[in-house]
Amino acid sequence: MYRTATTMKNDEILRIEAKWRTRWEADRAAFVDTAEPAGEGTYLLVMLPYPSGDRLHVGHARTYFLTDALHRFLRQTGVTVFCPMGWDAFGLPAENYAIQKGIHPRTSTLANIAAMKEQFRSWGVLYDWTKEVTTCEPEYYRWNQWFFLKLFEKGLAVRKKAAVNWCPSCLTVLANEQAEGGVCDRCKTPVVPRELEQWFLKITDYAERLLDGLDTLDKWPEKVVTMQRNWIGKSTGADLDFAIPSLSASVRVFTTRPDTVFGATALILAPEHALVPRLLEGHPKKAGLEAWVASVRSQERIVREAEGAEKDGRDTGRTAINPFTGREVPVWLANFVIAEYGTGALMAVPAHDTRDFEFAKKYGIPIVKVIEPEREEKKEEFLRKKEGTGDFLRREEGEDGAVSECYTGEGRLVASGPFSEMSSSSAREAIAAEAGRRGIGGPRVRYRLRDWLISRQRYWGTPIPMIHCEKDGWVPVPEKDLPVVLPPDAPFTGKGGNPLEKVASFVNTTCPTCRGPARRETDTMDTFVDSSWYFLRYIDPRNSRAPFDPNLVREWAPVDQYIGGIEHAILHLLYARFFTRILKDLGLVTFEEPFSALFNQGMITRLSPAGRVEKMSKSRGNSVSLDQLIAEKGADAVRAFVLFLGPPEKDAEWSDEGISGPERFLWRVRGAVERFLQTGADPEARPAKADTPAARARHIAVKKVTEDFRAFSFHTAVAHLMELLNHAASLLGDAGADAGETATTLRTLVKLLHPIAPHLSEEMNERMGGKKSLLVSGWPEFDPALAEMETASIAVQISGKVRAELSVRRGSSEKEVVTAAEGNPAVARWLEGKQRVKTIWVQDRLLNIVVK
RNA sequence: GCGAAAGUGGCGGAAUUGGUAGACGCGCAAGGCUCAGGACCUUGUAGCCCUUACCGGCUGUGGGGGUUCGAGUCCCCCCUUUCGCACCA
Repeated sequence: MYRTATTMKNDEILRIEAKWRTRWEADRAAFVDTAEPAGEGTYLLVMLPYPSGDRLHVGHARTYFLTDALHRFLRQTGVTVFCPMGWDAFGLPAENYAIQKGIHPRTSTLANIAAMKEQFRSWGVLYDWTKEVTTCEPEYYRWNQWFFLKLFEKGLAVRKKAAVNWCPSCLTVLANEQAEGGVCDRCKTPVVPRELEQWFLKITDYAERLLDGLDTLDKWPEKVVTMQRNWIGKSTGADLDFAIPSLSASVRVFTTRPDTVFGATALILAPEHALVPRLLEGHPKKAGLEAWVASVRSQERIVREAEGAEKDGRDTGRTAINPFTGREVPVWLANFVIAEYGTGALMAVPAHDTRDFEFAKKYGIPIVKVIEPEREEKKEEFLRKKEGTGDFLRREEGEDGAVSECYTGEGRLVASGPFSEMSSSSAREAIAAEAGRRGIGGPRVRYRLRDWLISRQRYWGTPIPMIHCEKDGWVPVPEKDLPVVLPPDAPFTGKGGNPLEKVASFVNTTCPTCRGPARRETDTMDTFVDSSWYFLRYIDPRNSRAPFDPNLVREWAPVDQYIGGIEHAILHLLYARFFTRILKDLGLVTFEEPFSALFNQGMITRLSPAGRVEKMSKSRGNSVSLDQLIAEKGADAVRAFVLFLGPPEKDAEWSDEGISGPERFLWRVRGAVERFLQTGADPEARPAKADTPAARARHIAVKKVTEDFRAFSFHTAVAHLMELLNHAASLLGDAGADAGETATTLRTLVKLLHPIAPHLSEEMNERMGGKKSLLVSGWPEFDPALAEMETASIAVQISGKVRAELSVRRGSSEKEVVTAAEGNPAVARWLEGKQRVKTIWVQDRLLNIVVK
């Protein structure tokens, strides 16, 4: 059958790519592996991928193409680069797959890894596979267990009872970070609260250090830093105790506004508060109240925290004493009070807090004004503006015609006993200090961040190395007994909880302390533990005596450039920062911040069947098969197109037709080289003259492409490569052109192209007489003087309007250009009969003659 | 509601110490080569107007105002979109 030009072209491209893939594998030393740590170099890292059974599609490719382009560029410029790859191999999908299909998680995971590795191979991405890490292997996870023991020793791994997020679909608990917005991070099922005893890592002890470190991350996206800062959520204020005489007890509240305490007209507790059962004791409607408490407590978080959720409360009938006014205030329970924040109780100041105001209006709680804006005009201003200052004023007219106001700004205290007339800020300090003196609280800093819940009621994860003994309680597994190996067989029924519980040989053990019978912990660790330190294991992956050799780690870490998606802004990146601090405290590393620079690439989007432009994903039905595209057009074209799509930090919409541009470009590069070779000229020839327009175009291209790569501006790098090809093509079409210039332009083009299209560039390099891989052939240098046009194109404006362009020698003086401009008919026309007011001259760029 | 980023041809996007807006590519159009072409090559392509043609003119970077010889870029107000946070006391 007769072959079309298209299939011939594709066959040739695919032949070239296959050839180079083979070459790379045959000679890893020259093309792939990086040097051993040598004290200098760049540690380039991609976020650890999870080997799911699904093939990676176009939507996933950007991170890897981007990293590889950067990797190759740096290697070409002579930098030693460490760029490893491994697998986040534990995870829920593998276990669910086992339940559905009866295939063991380990079997499917290892098969997925092999498949994914093969995909990477077909993309031409370079990784140092000699440093591969697989987190589900005992050689790796034993160190998770080792770290856990160290944390336990230091009191940073604790077992405590708490209301936790339970995902009814995954049948496991989730860390707060994984239940953001009240839905499960993985399956989006609304989580429900559950009171359970679980293992936590005390990340809250590190809140201040995690916050401080954010200030040093100047090479992180501002957005991620802000998100982490909000997540840690530091607030400065005071703790205050409200006594409840009828119970001979007191309730501690936290407030950021102790200056408003004289306006606190109610004490409101979360339904989860420990004192609630005692408060309800003896209440005439106890049963009804208890039912209400139970219903609020079992509500899905997504419902309870929903926007505009109705404030719902109940009066306990008890009273507390405002410690500053000495007056009785009612004790309420309300759904909006969060048990885990602060003390799970708050003082309501309706006159100066919009939320309390709303609650007070609904339930008739008194509103007592204790802060007066500094000036009346200011108050009116707030009323008008209502925003922009952070202060706020709300004015409402009640049914009885009485006007009530809520002012949340700063001001001067009134009706506040000895504190009256003080400013908000000094009163805050004075009242907090007074509380401290009286032993009823005092100044206090609190964080929104909560401890990291790491227990998971699942099989496929790192066993938590703890043993429970009736006599000795929770006893850590002795270090010498590590790893606690996950038993190979477990019943994956999908019913009745964690399969590990049913493995008697695993569960039944002896207590390390008393040698009596004991039970092993069957919960496994959150997989984010695995990814919290993997970047250090890459450096020393086969160490069997320690998680890593601190000396080797000192050579490479911290990671110089980390690349990954924004979805890990607060999960993985916060945990990894926390772990690094622990490792520092253990004396294993010398730094606190694991990732010096972070880059978040944007998602690839595409129109989905639902008619919206959405993130490309298999489940949305808008994914494009990378395997198929590569089999058809070759990896280089796909790489070039994905990088050409747009600024890598922004989302980019996939277009099915768009790939033809980069595809044509690469084919034209090959065409230009072949055409040149057919002329019989020496491909290694040098230009006869240095200072020619062609040489200048070449130097400009080198300059721009180099700067683009350094700035992660891959899309403009491709554009500038296209321009350089157009120059080469016109040299080829010009019979009078210097063959040395043409050859040099082509060789330069091929070198610059390598980070984008490694296969084709290596082939073209070889065709042009290159003896070594482009990875070690050096990066073209440019002469800054030559990288400027010889002639300057001057825009001549008359009163700010461009009337002519003059091509003059670079460095021409104002006088020369003015004379030239006057001689230009297009300019002269506008000058005729006008009076010159002034002249603006920008060297080599512009001349503006202002007339009237 | 709060915070951040963004808004440029039919499309993706270039260009911001203020200095020739639309690089590069897609799409489209015309021509060439072809039995043919979803291949390849060449040329054109912001809009409007004038002109036989050449030359030329006006408008134009979400809207309105301002600073400046000159604004996509700086300042003020407004609109829209996306993202993040959101009863955190």
